[in-house]
Amino acid sequence: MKITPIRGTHDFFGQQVLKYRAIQDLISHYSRIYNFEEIITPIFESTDLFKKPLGENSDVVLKEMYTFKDKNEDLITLRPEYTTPMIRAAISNNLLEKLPKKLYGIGPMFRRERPQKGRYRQFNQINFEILGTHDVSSDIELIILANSFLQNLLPDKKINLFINSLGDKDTLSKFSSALSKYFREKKEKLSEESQNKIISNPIRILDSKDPMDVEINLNAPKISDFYSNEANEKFSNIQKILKDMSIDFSINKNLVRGLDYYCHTVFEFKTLDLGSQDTLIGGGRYDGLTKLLGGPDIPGVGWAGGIERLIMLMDDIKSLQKKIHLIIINESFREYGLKVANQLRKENINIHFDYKYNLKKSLSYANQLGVRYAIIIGEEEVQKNICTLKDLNSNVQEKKTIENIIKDLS
RNA sequence: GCGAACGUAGCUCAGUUGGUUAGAGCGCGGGCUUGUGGUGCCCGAUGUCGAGGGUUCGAAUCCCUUCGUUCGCCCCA
Repeated sequence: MKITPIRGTHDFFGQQVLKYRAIQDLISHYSRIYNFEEIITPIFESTDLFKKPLGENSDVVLKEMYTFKDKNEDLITLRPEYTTPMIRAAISNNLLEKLPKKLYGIGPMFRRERPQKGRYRQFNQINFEILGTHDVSSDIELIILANSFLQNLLPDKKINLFINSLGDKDTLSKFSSALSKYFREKKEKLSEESQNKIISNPIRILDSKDPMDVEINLNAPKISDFYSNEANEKFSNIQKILKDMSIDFSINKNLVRGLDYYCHTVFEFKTLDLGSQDTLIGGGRYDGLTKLLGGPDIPGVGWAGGIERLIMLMDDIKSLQKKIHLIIINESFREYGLKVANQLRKENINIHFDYKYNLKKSLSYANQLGVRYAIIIGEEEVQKNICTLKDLNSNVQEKKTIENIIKDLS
């Protein structure tokens, strides 16, 4: 029998769970103050849902999807990203009547890649999406939301924001053919990977790390030369407002992102602390996507954040809750001890009832757990209907009635 | 999917040119102390040397395969 988890998957326990919950809490806080509504969708969907939107030639579709045949021969895929399923759900449930629609979701995604630090086959993502507006305020609000969330969660970490604009669909197709033409002339000098992309996906050559490619990219056509007036205005608006709001960013004109549906604004928040899997949050605008999925022709913008990567950057969480270790000196006082525990729990006090009935071992155990207080119950306590309350930090202990203990601790 | 490194006790790691019964520290269990923990002292157990196969009189050590982790590429969160 296989007793290890599947490659690229992990169990969460201890600190990881505390951190995961802390992220969830913070996300739910931001969703409230930015007025986003949560949506929970199935983790598998029809394979067709992903193929077109992500791009038939994108790596995600080509080699990273977990796809299998259902018993009735339908092709099913474990969701590799959340934007597409969220929009599908919005369309399926007629949620796009009143616009804009602001949705967020948290949950597992699946991609069959080679596992690495910060890259797993099942990983958890946070997604925020705004459907139904072209207004740059929505792009900016999402960037500010991501920025505040990261600063709140990771105040001591250096995180860089990169932005770019891909222009509108027209920009993109003109730019794409200009790039193809340029790269065809330099074909021999390009890396093998990049040569394969000249026709299928020339834009992706721009973010190659190969030194020769980087050099060739220096003189490649610039996307900004292909912006429409509208796209240009949008992009400079965003930059101006981010500057006015003192949000640091840099423009990275090679930032193109891997999923086909992006246009106009794209952005990434990156860290220097995770090696090569350094994107914490990535997103952008996807104006044609909802229509492509069979919904109304409305624009959209959103981002996704990787929870595992955030967890790796977080400091350990210390519990602030007052805990009491309840120790019964021997089993004959069990009944009294359980009654005391019950009374204290009614006051919402966290009681760890110790089953060892051995004072020394129990105190040692309490100490290891880092518990502050212990209640000790033996013959004298039972006879006088009291408890001994011991502060394990100060080593001070006192005999008290249960009522006084409740007063002391609340 | 490609390239590379690594895998020894719960954890961090030693382990010589292949040699007999595989080690240390931390942690764990017991005792010094039968109603008092953290420090100290004494004692004890750590184990499929990732797994499988091969070479050899003999393998943790050499070879092959495989699984896993890490790093880079790729990709992305």
